[in-house]
Amino acid sequence: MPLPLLQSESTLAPHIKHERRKDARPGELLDAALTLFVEKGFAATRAEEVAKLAGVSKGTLFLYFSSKEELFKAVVRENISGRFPEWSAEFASFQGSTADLLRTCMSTWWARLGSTKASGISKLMMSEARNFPELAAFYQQEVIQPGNELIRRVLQRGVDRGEFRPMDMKYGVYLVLAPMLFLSMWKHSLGTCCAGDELNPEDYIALQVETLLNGLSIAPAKPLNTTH
Amino acid sequence: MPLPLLQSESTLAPHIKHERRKDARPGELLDAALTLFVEKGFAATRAEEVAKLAGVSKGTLFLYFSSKEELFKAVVRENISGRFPEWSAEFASFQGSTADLLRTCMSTWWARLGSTKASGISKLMMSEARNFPELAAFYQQEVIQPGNELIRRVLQRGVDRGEFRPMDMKYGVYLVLAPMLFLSMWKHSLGTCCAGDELNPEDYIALQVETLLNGLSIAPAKPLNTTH
Amino acid sequence: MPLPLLQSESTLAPHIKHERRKDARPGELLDAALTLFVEKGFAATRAEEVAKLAGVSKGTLFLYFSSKEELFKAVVRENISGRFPEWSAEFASFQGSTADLLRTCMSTWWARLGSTKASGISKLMMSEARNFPELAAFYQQEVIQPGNELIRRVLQRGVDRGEFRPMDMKYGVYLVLAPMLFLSMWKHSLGTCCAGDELNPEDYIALQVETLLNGLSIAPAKPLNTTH
Amino acid sequence: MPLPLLQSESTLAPHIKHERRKDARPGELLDAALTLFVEKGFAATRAEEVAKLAGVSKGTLFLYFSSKEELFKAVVRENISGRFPEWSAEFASFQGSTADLLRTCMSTWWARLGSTKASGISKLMMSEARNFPELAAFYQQEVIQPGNELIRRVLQRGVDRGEFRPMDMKYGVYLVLAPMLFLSMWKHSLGTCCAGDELNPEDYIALQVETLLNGLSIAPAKPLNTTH
DNA sequence: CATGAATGAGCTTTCATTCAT
DNA sequence: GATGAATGAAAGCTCATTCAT
Repeated sequence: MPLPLLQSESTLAPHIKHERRKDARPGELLDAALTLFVEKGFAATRAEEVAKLAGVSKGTLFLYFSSKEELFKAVVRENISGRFPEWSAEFASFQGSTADLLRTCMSTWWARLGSTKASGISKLMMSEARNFPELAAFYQQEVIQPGNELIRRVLQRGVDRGEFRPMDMKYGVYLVLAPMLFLSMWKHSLGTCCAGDELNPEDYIALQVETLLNGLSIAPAKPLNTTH
Repeated sequence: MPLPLLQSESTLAPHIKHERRKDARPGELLDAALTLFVEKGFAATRAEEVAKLAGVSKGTLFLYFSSKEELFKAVVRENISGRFPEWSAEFASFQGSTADLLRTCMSTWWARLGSTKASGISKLMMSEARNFPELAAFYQQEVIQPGNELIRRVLQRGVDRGEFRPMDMKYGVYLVLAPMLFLSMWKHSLGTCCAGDELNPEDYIALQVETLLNGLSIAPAKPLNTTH
Repeated sequence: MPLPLLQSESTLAPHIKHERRKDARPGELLDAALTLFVEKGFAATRAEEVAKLAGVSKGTLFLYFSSKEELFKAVVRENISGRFPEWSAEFASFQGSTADLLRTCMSTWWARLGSTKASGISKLMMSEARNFPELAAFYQQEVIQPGNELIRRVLQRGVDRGEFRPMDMKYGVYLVLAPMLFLSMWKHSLGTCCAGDELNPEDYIALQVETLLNGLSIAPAKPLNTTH
Repeated sequence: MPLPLLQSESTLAPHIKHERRKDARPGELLDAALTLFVEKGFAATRAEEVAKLAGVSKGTLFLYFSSKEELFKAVVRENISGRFPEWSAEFASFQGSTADLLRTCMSTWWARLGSTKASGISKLMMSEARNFPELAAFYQQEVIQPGNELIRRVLQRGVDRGEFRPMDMKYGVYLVLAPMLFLSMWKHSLGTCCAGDELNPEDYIALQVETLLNGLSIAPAKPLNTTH
């Protein structure tokens, strides 16, 4: 083992090189883990499979992550990312009607998240939250709260501009969230087994969003009858 | 702890060990299984734990259910699919407007399923379907298909009576299903960890159902603007 | 239920009736056990199956036999029977050539033992002897020794009458025994699985016995060549 | 206990626990398995015992053999079927009389198989075939058929060269097989318990083979009398 | 750093045996 | 005597984790 050039190393970036390798490996492992966790679930994914898909040996995985659970945590942390600011900006500068903004929201979500591997993370979190309360709290803070805030702002815009009827925002956000998250879950669970009845996501979203927009629109001419 | 009346004790309970209660056993085991499956998931629940919670030994469980999967199926039948006929009849004989029928649907669902332990089963299936394809197929056939059919009939009633706008029923059922299932999932996963932001189910359902009814109602006076 | 005639009962045999039941049960159990042990082997036969075939409950079996092993021992003891004296007499009074006596021996064995369930006992003993040394010793004494003696006498007759060549009787008996026992084993083990190549017992025995008789006959015209 | 030479010790055996001996493992496991299977039977031998006797843990056994049945198959291949080609070649190049070839066959069989632990495998199969049909099928294909073929060729050689009388080969092979297999069975079952009457295998084989050769030899001067 | 042989706790399921009735 | 519900010790196999190399 050659002596390292201590000076240059400590001068330029004492850890860049080593860190890169140290950081690259985990990245490959995290990718592999995300893929397999989403595909087969946490419990059914064997550590060895993850290692193999990442092109390393079983031992190496445990060199970077002290346990399968820690790997899971890292996968979630890695993938919740910072896309919210970008979307927030897009939505803030949107010029059209709020109905169109909401349509854009939903289709953008599908295009950029829902249809990708990353949508599996929601499913993963829903499935495992109870066994990883610490992670659940983390997810709540890093993903759910900012996500809810984003939706809240869109709905508020509609209300403020007289396009949408007023509503309790605490529950309003779920009008948007529930259909999307349900789709994510479905896609990654029962939707994979029950062939024959296949759900077309675009059609699903289209009906959900149009019904929602209709439902949010201010007073229809003739309200639905109530028997009582 | 009150002192036991020794005499009555020896009269009532001389059968401490080999307590012959064949008829009660399955019910006790199903209760225990439901509780633990919902709490910890299917795979993570050990057969022995179920037996212990039911107050019997491991072997006894297998005396009544030939495998853990059969136990699960029995739990599903007991708690969900067994009730469809009753609901179906209730809905069929409903006299009021379809809007009210849908309101009844949702609140009945919440009262009889959603608010009980049994709502954990949906979460369970979503979480584990992929690892237990046979269970998934069973659930699809025993719960999802009949459940969808029930909803489809309600919506069709509204359409047929000119109360709801026409729609593609394949996707229409998800307008009802998604909010309910999302609530089930949430309650049993992330909802358990993130105290503080507690969701009131009745309020959640109220907003969902009213928005949905509004969304389904025939042509509002002034449609939402579309920019394009 | 008619009142029994107490007097005659207590007079004739105070215990005959009760004993008969007590004795009949074990007999039915032993029959059932023999059948199943022969058919499926000792280990693979479940105590409950034996009880069921005997028409009693599981508990009853253990009322008469303290364990499955004891049941096995009883089965063997029950079935070794005392047929040897009868055969011994038949052979002693045989009038023809010893070759014919031997032919009779073998075909009689096949007709009365080999082709019946009882041949399974040899297989059972061979299979389990090592696990039941006590039983093996018993079998050795009650079955093997008398059986060998029977065969020995037949062969000795042939030698004494100048029909068979002289031989060491200790090993001679196996010339007769080996083909028969091999057939028993085969029939109850590999012979049951490997269809296609089915062995016809009569043909098998015919060739064995004729070859043996030829082999035992005194000096053939031209001895087989020996190279050395 | 002699004082260890500390130096050499630290040189030779620093690898006490995680001894990396991948190549040696299967052989050690096969040896242990053969020993225990023969001693206690297939079903009664626990995987853990085999591992223990081989000096490894339970898990390690399954690292090399995917199941207990596969382990058994490997034992059979290692000890029996793997040797047929060698024997086949030896027999094919044999130069002497077929009588001598048969004598060689039998004594070779005894020397290389019959007298070794491996002869227990035949007994094993006879005892357990019915409970493990898959193993039985494997054994039939891997051992019985090639073995029979080997014997058939030897006998056919004798017939073709005018040394042996013609016979139905289907049954002829059992003239050779039965004595050998009976000896194997005996040795590993009743033969282990009934001391006193000990069978000398060489003498047993000698009488069997000479009688057989005499029996197979072409027409003796004076055939055995038949009374009818 | 990386490897992969080795470990052993853990899981479902079976079944001989017990014992209250 | 007879029953059958209940038991719990096994046993085969898996897989996260360790650690000598």
